[in-house]
Amino acid sequence: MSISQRKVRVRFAPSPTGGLHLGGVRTVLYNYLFAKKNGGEFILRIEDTDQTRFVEGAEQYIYDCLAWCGLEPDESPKHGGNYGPYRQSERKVTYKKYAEELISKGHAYYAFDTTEELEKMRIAFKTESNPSPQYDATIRKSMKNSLTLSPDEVNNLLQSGTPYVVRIKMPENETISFVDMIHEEVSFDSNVVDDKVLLKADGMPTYHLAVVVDDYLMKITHAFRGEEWLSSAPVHVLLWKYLFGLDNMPQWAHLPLILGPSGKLSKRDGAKYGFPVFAMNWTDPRNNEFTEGFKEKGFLPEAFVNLLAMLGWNSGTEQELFSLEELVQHFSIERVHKSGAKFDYEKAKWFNHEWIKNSSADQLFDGVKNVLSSKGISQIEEDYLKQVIELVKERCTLVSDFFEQSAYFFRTPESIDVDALKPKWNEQKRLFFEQYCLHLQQLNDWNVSEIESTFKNLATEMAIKPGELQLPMRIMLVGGKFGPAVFDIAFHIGKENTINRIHSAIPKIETP
RNA sequence: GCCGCGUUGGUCAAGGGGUUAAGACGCCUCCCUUUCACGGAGGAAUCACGGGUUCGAUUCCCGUACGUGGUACCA
Repeated sequence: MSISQRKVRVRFAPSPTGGLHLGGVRTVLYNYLFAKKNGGEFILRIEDTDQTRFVEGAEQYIYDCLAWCGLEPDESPKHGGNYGPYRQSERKVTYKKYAEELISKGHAYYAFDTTEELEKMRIAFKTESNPSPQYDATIRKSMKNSLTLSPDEVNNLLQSGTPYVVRIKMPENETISFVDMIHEEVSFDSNVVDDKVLLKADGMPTYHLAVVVDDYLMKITHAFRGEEWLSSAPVHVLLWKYLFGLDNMPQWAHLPLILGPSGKLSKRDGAKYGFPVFAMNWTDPRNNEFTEGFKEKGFLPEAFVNLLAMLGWNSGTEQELFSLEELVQHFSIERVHKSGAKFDYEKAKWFNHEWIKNSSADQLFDGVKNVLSSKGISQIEEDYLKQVIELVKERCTLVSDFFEQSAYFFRTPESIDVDALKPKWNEQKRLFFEQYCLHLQQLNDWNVSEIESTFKNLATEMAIKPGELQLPMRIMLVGGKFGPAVFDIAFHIGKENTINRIHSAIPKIETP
């Protein structure tokens, strides 16, 4: 069956070496969207072939991030599936078999050069016009490999357990081209790509061999990856040609890079400009270096996914707010851009703000509750919190903003902005508030309109403009110049709190 | 250095041989609101440069510049 008729299968193939950054999550997203849009399957494969870079906990972290984003794979080491194992370290023998097949077909060879010898070569051949000499068609002739050594010598070395790698034998004077779903036709001159190592001395494959073999074995139909891979695509295309046939090669899509404010997106940039680059908090177990995540910063997963989707893709309409379901519906790889996009934290926050505003108190409840309890506000009544969320959500850009925007609903402000009050404060106003408290005390029915009309009537009676009294009252109740309508606040915090806060504020205003 | 990829306001971007070159974020002004937000109305700001092709190029072609990726027994 030709590849275009097969069921769509895509894969995200990270190496578990650290935090999952923006670009990684977006690659997952586009994979996921493409798979769901086409009724296909989304596979997570762990590319852990570099044992020196193994990081404890990194694999679990990837599952956690995907789960948070709502991008669950159909198959993975954790989720299982019919094409396992899904961890490349567990597929070692398979790769070796294909490496040998390549050698027997004359497309690869054994190389016995030591690291030191390679280094020597690079120094020896280094010139001003060629600062980084490659192990290529000319240089391989002067190296220690099965192309230069006699079959006997090679056998002896192999028999005696001499460490070796397998390298691809790049053809000379060929143009290697393929059609990328995003970049259209891309071509390379085979003379400028080197004899990449396919199988390392420890018996593990390099990425180049592993992707091709696994994509074939796992029946991948479309391969999405970051554009940083475009340069090595000719190696992969050749491997497909030599091993499984170009007809079976998945369609490639090299996704544009996500850049930081000063070019390449880095953790450093994140720290410098105050925004996260990882999906979730990540602490590197090797050095305890901590990097903040979008989740903990206060982003809603829906917003995170939404903003990532729009970085390099758009629907062609003016719609910017999309749920995951809507993205699945509207996504098309044809509308993915060719060029990289700079990540703009301001816009990211706007997406989050929009999602918070559009979410119900029920949806926001758990997140807000966590934020508050982490700040010492627990023992919250569910209905009360929900009412508060409704009242303040349009003022919150991040979920973490709910703390400062709503803390005063749960406890008396620790300090109040007396400086904003002092200049216009006078005897008459103090009298007003004392009277007002007395009136409030008498109120039988504690509701917004009673609280408000009592306030206004008394103000009129005392010939003070109500407006001049509202700000002081707000500051007494809230602590600062923010928050929803004052009388709503008074209503929610209750009669006793309202009166107490007013009473305790007056002396503070009057202390010089 | 070499190779690949790219280039519409500060950012994300629509568009594409003839347009007043959408929209969003951010910024500014005003309205609403005697708080902060939300909301509403406006405003400033763009086709990297140079050559072609064409009656006409932001759009097509070629260069240049710039950016970005690769140039590892890392992915």
